[in-house]
Amino acid sequence: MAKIKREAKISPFDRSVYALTARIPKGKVSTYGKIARKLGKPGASRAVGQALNRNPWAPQIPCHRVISSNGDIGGFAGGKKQKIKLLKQEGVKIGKGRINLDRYEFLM
DNA sequence: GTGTTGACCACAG
DNA sequence: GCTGTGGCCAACA
Repeated sequence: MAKIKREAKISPFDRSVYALTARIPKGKVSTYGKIARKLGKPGASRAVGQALNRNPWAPQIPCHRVISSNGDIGGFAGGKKQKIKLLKQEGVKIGKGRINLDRYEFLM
């Protein structure tokens, strides 16, 4: 049972996204746009989302800690429901399918 | 190399 | 507050 070897197939951009995503501490969240900005590409929010969607390290990368800029859940490869559940587990309260960015946004 | 797709973002009505 | 439109970026067929 080989560990994940897909790493070799991952593009540099995707890897950067995973790297930043992995830095998000528990109980905090970040947004696609913010991550894109950290990468030096303020307009790559979409690409960031795609990278997470195709992330080869699904359970390993806290992709559920990444949400939309407006506080919406965004999406999740398994259902937003699951994502919300996970966030709640980490102590993030969700109100009406929305997350309070003022409270949980993680400033890198 | 071109066109399509996507877990987005900002703005206008 | 919601919907529609345009724009940006990267991966994939």
